[in-house]
Amino acid sequence: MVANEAKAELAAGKLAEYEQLSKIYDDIVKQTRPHLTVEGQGKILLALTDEDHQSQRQLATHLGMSPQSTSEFVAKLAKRNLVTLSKSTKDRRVNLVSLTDAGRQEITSAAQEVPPFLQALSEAEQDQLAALLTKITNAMYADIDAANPTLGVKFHKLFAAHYLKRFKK
Amino acid sequence: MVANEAKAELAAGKLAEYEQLSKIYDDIVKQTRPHLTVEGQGKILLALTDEDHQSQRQLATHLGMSPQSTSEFVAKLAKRNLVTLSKSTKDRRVNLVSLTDAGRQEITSAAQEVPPFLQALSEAEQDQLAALLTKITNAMYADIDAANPTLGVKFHKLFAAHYLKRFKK
DNA sequence: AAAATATCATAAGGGCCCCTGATTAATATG
DNA sequence: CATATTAATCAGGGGCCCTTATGATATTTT
Repeated sequence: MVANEAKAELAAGKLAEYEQLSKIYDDIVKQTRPHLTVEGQGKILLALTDEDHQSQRQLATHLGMSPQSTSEFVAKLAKRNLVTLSKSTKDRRVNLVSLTDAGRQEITSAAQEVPPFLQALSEAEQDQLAALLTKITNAMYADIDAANPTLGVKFHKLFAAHYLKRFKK
Repeated sequence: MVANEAKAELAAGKLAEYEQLSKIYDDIVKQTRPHLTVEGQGKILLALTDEDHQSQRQLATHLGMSPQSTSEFVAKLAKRNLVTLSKSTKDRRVNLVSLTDAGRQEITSAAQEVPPFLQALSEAEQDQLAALLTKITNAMYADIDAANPTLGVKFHKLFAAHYLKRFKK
């Protein structure tokens, strides 16, 4: 095995280790805190952050999931009081999904959450890490876009809008 | 908000972005490839990597899960031909769980998998990333150990043994 | 007005991870 | 030998994500 392959493997292993470890970390160390995912209910919240008051149809097509799944997740979010449903006045078939204050709060607090272990890095190192990860995620976005433009572009926009919001203004 | 908080938040956001993005990446870009997790079946495989031929009882206590769950995951792994079950000769109640060649293969191939997006980094950057992640995971291990010594230590050993194996020899 | 279409909800199912409770089979203990 | 105790399994459940099939309601099209 050549040297640079070994470096890449080490980095890959560390990334995998971090990913898996963060699950244990969340389970054991931290109190239950809002945690956004790109699946299920989290996906819906993210999409609503991008654009509020969407119909379930819109959500389903934007997110590439079946309307039935969308319905299920929206119902769960409504039960958690993170979104509200309201019938459209123009078309009484459609159910507009809107974020509640609690829903917005859920998103922003998840975004502002800084896990304690990041304090192990100096400011300079945090900068380095962010820069490296940006390179990686950009490469991932490129690959995703190459494989499936619509979905990839959509998520790119969602994430960018979400995580970089406060740095733009 | 002070400057260093902003840096930490950016780094945290990038980490979260990477984590979520890697799910999409796996779904969309890559062919289904072996992927180890610290949950369910993956947990069992990892434990067997640490020490093969364990009884389900041992696995359950080592991994901190119920014997029933252990039984379920072992059965699934057996169905996938990644482990074999054999009754102990000394105590015919116990079912020794052993990795098959396919099981071992599953683990090593998952460990050697280098995702394409890592090629976006130079060798020096891969080194940097590995170093930063090592600091982070060490901090996580410390926190986990503080909260729950046995589990944390156990996983630490598992991961270390697993991901660093080839660099030790 | 009738037919086609669109939106949404419900039901059923499958996969994953996990649990508690009860049962069978084997071993250890009194 | 009778009675725990132990290993493992079965049964049932809960939560998550996600699917297809089906039906109800509302709107558009003809």
